[in-house]
Amino acid sequence: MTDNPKNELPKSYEPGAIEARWADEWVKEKLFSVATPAEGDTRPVFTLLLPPPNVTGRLHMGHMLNQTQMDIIVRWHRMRGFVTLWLPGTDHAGIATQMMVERQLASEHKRRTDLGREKFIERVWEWKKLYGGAIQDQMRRLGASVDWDREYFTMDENLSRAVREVFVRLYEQGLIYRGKYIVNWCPRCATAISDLEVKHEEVPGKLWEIRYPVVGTDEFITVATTRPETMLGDTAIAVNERDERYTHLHGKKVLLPLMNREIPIITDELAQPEFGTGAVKVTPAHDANDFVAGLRHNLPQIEVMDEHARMNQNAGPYAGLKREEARKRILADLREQGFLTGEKDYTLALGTCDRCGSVVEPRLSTQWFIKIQPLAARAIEVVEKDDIRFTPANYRQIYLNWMRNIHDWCISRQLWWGHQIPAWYCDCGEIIVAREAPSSCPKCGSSKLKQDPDVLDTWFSSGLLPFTALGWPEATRDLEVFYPTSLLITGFDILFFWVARMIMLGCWFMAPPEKPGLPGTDSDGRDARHPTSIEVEKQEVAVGERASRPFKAALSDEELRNSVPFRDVYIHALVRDADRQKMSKTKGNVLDPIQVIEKYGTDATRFTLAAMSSPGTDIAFNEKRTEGYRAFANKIWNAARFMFMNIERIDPGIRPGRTGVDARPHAGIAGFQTAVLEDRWILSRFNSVTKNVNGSLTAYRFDEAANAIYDFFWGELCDWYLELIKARLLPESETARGTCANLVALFEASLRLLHPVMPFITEEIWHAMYDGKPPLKSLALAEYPQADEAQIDRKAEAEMAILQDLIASVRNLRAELKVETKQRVPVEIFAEETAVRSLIEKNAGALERLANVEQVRFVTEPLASKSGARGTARFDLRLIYEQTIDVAAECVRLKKEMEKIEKGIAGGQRQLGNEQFLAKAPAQVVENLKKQQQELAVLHQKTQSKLNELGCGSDI
RNA sequence: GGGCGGUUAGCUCAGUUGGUUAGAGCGUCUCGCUUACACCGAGAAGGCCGCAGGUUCGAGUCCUGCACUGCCCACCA
Repeated sequence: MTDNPKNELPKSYEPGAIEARWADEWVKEKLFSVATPAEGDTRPVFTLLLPPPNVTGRLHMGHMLNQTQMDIIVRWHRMRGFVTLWLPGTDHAGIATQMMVERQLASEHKRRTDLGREKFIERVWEWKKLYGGAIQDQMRRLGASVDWDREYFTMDENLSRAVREVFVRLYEQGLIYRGKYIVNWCPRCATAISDLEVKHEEVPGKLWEIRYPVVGTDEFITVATTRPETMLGDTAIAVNERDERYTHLHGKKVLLPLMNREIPIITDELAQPEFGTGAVKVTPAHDANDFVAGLRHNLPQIEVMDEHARMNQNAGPYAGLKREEARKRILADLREQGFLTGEKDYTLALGTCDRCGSVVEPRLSTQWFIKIQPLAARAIEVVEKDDIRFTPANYRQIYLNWMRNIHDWCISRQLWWGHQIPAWYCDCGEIIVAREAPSSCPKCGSSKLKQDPDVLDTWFSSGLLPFTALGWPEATRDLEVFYPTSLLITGFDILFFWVARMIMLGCWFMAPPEKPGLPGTDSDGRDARHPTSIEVEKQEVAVGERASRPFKAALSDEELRNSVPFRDVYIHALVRDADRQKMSKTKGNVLDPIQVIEKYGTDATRFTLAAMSSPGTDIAFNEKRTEGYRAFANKIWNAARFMFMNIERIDPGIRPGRTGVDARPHAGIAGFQTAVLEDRWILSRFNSVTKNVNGSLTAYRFDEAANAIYDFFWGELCDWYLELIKARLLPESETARGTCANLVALFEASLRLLHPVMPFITEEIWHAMYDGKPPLKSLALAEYPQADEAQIDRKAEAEMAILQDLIASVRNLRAELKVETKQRVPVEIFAEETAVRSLIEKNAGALERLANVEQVRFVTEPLASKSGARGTARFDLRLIYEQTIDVAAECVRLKKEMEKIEKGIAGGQRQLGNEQFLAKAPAQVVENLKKQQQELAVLHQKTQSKLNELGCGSDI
């Protein structure tokens, strides 16, 4: 399995081939496929649904961040013994996919209508077959440990059946209705889109004032508008009833300029006296507010544009013009005829299509809607009751605010790619909503039925995934075991699109089944913009037939808690480029994760994303960081090489599991020998770090976890521990054997600790440690380290700190005195405390080796500064070396130090002299301060005597 | 119009429930190929923690205001 026997590891780590090999191996071995636990299986379960990428999509940095975080959490759970299911899949992505195929057709100078619906859909399936696998291949390279055996596609037959089931049930519950309303319409895509798919953009525009002649008088009434072209469809002028300027005109009519149509002046709250002239034109067919006002006053709805936003035959002389052109011409004509009386600059929030960027047109059309209030009520309740928790917590409020102001959801799309709406129309006017195609009309018996040509919003089907991907509507064992899922990790950009919908639909369909006889929905769930107008309903759908399936209105706490689609939601940040710019194709600053991976390796890229995942801010992806983490991988690699070299040299028989050290994956580092200070210390550190890493992962603090491991491995294990034990490894002896065994045990445990973040390099080294005959198929199946409090040794850590301090002091002094690197220098040490002295004595070898000194001698008196000595509160030291003391420079240094010390003392004095502080501060804080003050006092005295000794004046 | 976040070393960012001397990586400077690693080692320089008030024995951390910046939401013509 390992290409490189451990004694031939190359000098630097080359991730490419190694990562590719393991990525394949994991998939081939079906390492992450999970069997559904049987009844009676008591293991804890962890379930995570992959936010399904678009089937034709390619991996971007956002995906990689998302998947890295998920994989870390998933591997961590798996290693802790959870039955862990990470469920992958892809989304058919209605508009997005259809657009791509249309673009391809366009290059052949064809349109989808040239092919016809059936051929076009065939074409999309072909496209899917051709390009649909890209993202899965890319995911494998990331090492995403998903269960590929359970992969789904949102248009799979079973998922499509579930979609129809949901639609029919909602319809039967009276929660889906069809009607003619104003919707957001994209003239390029020629389809309705939901509120969420409209992006508002502030752009400079104009506010025009147009005067309409009042019939039978010589008066005019002036209105303000940002969209003069819609005036062709005006069916009224509204003024506010309490606006006295217009009282005398109530009930009169105006003549619509250009069209010469008489329209009434009505009074309505739509007109606000404070704004503009206080009079407003009413165009029910082209504005959402006007639409509602129109219903109130029974106004005609005159559409003047077609589905592509061209003026239609109702637009008289302007018919056939594009809306922009029509606006120009209308303004010109109005001006010429004296109706245009004003033009002001005005900033407007222009709605544009999320997909294609076209300016969205409010358009009157017949669509299907979900009456959302009853679902939203439940979705609010579960979050209020903390049955679903958000991380970071501030998303809870954002979610609730949105959910409390939610509008009915327009779910029909005038597209071909997607789940076709399961409604059939009969010539007799009957509408049949059914799970499968009906053969004849139940009312008139006709067999000439036509299915609704529209498809459902993509988010309708993806909103169901937490339960449909587990087999719903069948009562599967999977549903029983894996639902509710444990966690959802996703970006805030789809918080409303997807997360909110999953919560609504999950809580609706996974709650206990509806019971007959409970109240229906007719009294609640009204939407201001889509009023349940009786007139509209009568013409489209008969009320009585719909509410045949009442739902259970009130749920118990437990029923509610068990209905949620997931328990936790972790919202991650957006990945930006190194200059904090949003990555976009048009800006050309999109970083392709695969390219980054090829450059630095998957592990390094994953580590970068994890280390930068701190909550609250976006991630400015900086390749410099990745470069650094590639170096980290290389460091690990070389530490492993060091270990293997010693194993070979000392005892080729030493392997985990065969060493006397029990380093088998499930044994932890129980056999670790702790006779020597650095062993106790590193063991203590390992346990502290393990504790921190587990804690950080529990809180989804990927950055903390990654940094903790990094600092430990590099800063402590490599920089100190490995250096300290080198001396012990030198002679071939029992000591050397034991030391090597310790190293092996520690290394193995550290690999397990790091594995969720850097799965590839850890897997590679781990297998090499077992000579390709590991006790488990993969490190991914080994046990995750857990901290043992008993092994956290504060005394060892304190002693080690002194030793590190001492070594650093010598190094510092050497650098300052410019002692030749190779030259070993005798050193004199004064340590007042016997404990410190004996600690140094015991570790004199370490000092000599790491600081490159010799002949460590102890003296009984504090060392003179003139001799070039340095000191801390615990020790003085001096290098015996031909040295010229630059008295002036030393004085400057000492004075600077003195300043710091005095500042510290002054601050401490102030505090300790403050009775309030003594009374109110915790005892521990006071105690620490006192201790610190004692040390400062010692330092102060020492430094003062040095200053005196050198005769440093006060004026340096 | 409403809401949310950011502002800490040249750059990118950490900084736990307030605890006295604010950290890391990269970059910079000085040494060094010491038999794991130059993707390395050792050392150093570098911060009025956006501004102004307030609470507190004590504020980078809590409160208020302001400035700059980014984002989300919104049917006022």
